Amino acid sequence: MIHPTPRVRFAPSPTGYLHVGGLRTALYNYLFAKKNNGTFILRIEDTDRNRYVEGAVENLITTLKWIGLNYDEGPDNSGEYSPYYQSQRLNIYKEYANVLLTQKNAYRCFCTAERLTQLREAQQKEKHQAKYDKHCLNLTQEEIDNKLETDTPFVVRLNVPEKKTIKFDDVVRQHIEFSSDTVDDQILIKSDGYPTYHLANVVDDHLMKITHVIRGEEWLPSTPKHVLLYDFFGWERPVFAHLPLLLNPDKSKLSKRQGDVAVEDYRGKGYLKESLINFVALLGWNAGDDREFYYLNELEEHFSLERVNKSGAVFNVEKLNWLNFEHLRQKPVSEVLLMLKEELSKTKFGKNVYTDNYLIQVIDAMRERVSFVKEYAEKSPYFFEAPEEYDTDIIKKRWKDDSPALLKKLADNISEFQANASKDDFEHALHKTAEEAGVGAGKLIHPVRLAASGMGVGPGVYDLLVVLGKDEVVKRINTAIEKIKI
RNA sequence: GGCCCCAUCGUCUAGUGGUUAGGACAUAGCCCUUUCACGGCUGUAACAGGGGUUCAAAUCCCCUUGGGGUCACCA
Repeated sequence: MIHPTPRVRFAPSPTGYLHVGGLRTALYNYLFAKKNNGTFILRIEDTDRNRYVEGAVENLITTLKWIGLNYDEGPDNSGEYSPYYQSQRLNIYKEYANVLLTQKNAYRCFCTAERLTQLREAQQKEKHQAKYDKHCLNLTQEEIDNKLETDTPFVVRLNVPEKKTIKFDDVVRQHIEFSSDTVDDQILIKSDGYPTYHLANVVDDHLMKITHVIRGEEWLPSTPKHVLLYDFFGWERPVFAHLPLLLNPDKSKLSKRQGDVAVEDYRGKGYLKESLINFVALLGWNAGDDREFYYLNELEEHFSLERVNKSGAVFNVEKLNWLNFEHLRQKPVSEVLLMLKEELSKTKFGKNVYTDNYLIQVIDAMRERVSFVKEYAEKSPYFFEAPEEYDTDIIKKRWKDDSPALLKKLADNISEFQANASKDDFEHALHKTAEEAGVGAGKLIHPVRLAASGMGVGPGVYDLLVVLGKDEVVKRINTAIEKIKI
């Protein structure tokens, strides 16, 4: 047994931001750890110097923390197995590469880029898989020594045995077999001395006592290489679980070209962390029932690797939007209030001052009508500023010749109110006005909505009026009577 | 192209030999509401195809087809 309790890791390459596919992988690792009293580890796979991005790690950590996936061990909290940056573990990899070299399970390759390219092109012409021809495996010790003495650049390659069947088990896909003849002599140490992913991840997973490797399906074809390494070192293999891919609408692997893929993009658009987590959790996993609404702590309770699906899942923004709506409406007003204030400060209404009490009324009125906090300002700007103009279609439809006169009477009646008039007061006033004029309530309801909001849609008209308040309503009615011409 | 993985409504999925194939999002209609939403009800909509195994296959096996991933001194 590698470790008595599960130890899992999320091991991203710091390329700049957290990809939603990465989020799903991180989440499943996290959930598996939580469910099984295990340890969740963040390890930074930064062995490619060419892809170094300034601030990428910080950004990754910020996003992970924002969304609530806290790790037990990682770069910024000294764990037992530190360092958690692969770039800081270079001599460890070198040491283990030497073990393989001594065993003859790896060998130095001095081939030039040109030779490799030629080889590859020739193989492609034959319609075969590009594969190294083990040319340098046949170098004599003398030849090798000469090359080393003259500082000829070299890489270290995995010596994949011929005609062997490489077998391994996967929690998601059960049993998988590869013929070793289809496995390339993978480079383990690059000529710059840095390891490739394949060596580094195996060595680190072993050293960090990782019990379960939970990662994306794109790693499946290279897993035989990893399995070979475990076997060569004589190490116990972790349990593998290859997760189905997250897909674009056209079913290809989720990519930047077809929409947003960075978690921070979604955050920026106003998606709640709760809905992001909930949504992504359900892309490839379900508890076996009809439940679709979960909080993170509930997922921790219900998650199991065994119920992860095999096939890829399209990232369907429509459903994400629905979940955002559901999560937003579950939030206590106090929390929505905070978010609304934050949001308003970013709009043209930011300079205005609204009391908490007022904003709470706005929230109550709009609750069932918004999926995003920013929609409070977008869908009901009239709560934050009097309308500048009036929807022309609604004017055409609802503003009649008698509207100004009727509204004037309504405004007169409303003027009689106490300052703290209730919703019922507005309703009574409207019906009374209609009755006295001998018209239906609709002759007043629609024009007064238009006058007060400039729009034809919104909360119930009495909710709208009571939130705005007596004085403001009267003022807006008078303005509308002046401004609206048919 | 080689290798590997996958296959239930448009999408996410339930289903583990016997179901009128269920739910959710989306979509259409109706109800509620003199608005819009919410809510409620209803509808359209799926087992890729072909062979087996079996009294019985969405469920098990094989083939075909389709889709995807991967074949770097990237991860």
